[in-house]
Amino acid sequence: MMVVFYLLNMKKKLLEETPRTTTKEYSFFADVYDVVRQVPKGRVTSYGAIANFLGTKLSARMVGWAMNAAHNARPKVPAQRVVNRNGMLTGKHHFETETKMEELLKNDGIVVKNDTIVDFKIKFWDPAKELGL
DNA sequence: GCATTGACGAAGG
DNA sequence: CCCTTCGCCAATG
Repeated sequence: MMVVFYLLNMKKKLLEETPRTTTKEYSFFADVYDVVRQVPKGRVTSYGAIANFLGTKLSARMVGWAMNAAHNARPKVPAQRVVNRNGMLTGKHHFETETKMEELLKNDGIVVKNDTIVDFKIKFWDPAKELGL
């Protein structure tokens, strides 16, 4: 009984760590993580920009969903560098604490005011532009 | 199976 | 400007 319980938990954990779409052979999640890991310290990008870069321009929501599972991804994903198109920290509630995301950004050298990134346009890092198409 | 739900974003009023 | 609607699609009940 204990063994079964243990194995079920293990399977669940593995699935969380390596999420993948059911309809496509590649992992959309993994692609998202790879892009986010390219974001330089001190710069930020948006869900839509990542979606656009991956070719699924209209599926920014899926990027957000991917970030939801990013906690278990390795190597680590700097999730704090992904904000919405207006530079707002809409995902802050999904971090360990209410202020964690802002603290991480501050550590990156980014100024946050009213849950919004100061000079967002200057800090913005577009994968399609920086990594090429 | 079907309806609902999002860490989104564009478009229209 | 602010608000609503809609497209998007995996996950969940």
